[in-house]
Amino acid sequence: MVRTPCCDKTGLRKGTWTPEEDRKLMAYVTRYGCWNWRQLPKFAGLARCGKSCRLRWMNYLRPNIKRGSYSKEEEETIIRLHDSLGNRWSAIAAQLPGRTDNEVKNHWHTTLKRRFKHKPSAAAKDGKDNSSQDPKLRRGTSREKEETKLNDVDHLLISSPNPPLILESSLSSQQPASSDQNSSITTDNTVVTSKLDSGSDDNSTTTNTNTDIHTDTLLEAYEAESSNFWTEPFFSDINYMWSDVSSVVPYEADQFPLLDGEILYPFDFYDQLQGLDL
DNA sequence: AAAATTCGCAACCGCAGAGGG
DNA sequence: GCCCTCTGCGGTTGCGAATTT
Repeated sequence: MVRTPCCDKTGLRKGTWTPEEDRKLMAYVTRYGCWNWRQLPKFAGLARCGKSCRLRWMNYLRPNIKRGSYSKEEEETIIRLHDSLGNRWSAIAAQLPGRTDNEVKNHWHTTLKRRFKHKPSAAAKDGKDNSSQDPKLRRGTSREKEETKLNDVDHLLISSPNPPLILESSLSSQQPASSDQNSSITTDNTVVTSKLDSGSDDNSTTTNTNTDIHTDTLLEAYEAESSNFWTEPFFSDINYMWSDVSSVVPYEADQFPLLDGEILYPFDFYDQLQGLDL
């Protein structure tokens, strides 16, 4: 089997992402979700491979990413889980709301590992430290992965220190079934939104599905307005996008990424989009 | 103050699994 | 069952910042 190269060697950018690229990626994913990472950069106007876009979104741009130093509790969790799971970073990160596997992995290698160098982990002792095993044995089973996902959701809904969450399907899931490029809807499509009911500490949690009425209404209205909805995403409809969607997706300030060292609110983001030469 | 070294993190790479045709 | 595509994961690398010499 010949594996399709993940990057076309001609003309695709590599290396550090620019604020401009971040803006484009965030605009597109927020609007359409990640219906197909490989195709996404083309539509989003990015000279990146899909894999790179996915990584950037997952590790940096996604809402609810927690950045900054680790708390004692988080470090203890990492150590404890690494002890039992070994280098299964995604599983470990799933237990740390807001932390990514990459971040956890980096923190382990740069800080925690040397702190605990002298004592081998239980996982290593009983063979669970699969980093040193046959790559085929490294991954968890489907069942384990499913459990991990469930745990992840549990944490979003229950254990998060700031859990006023509505899990609201992004618009991507509404993409036409007729397109065979749209088959791979992933859990990443979920846009985690938070009620800006700042006056209340009692943040009731609701999970909306793809049939979310508000989203449907939005889309119907939008599709009626733009006949090029699916083929010319993002270019023609910025006003619609934020005037309606920003009211539905009111990110908490600390859930939005930093841009040029400053928090980028949806409204600022919209302003910046207006200035883009797309 | 400049050079060398270390550190932390973002990003890349290659592989495996899942799923569709 | 095979082929192919896509996603997700873990290991690794490279670069810029911070620290030391």
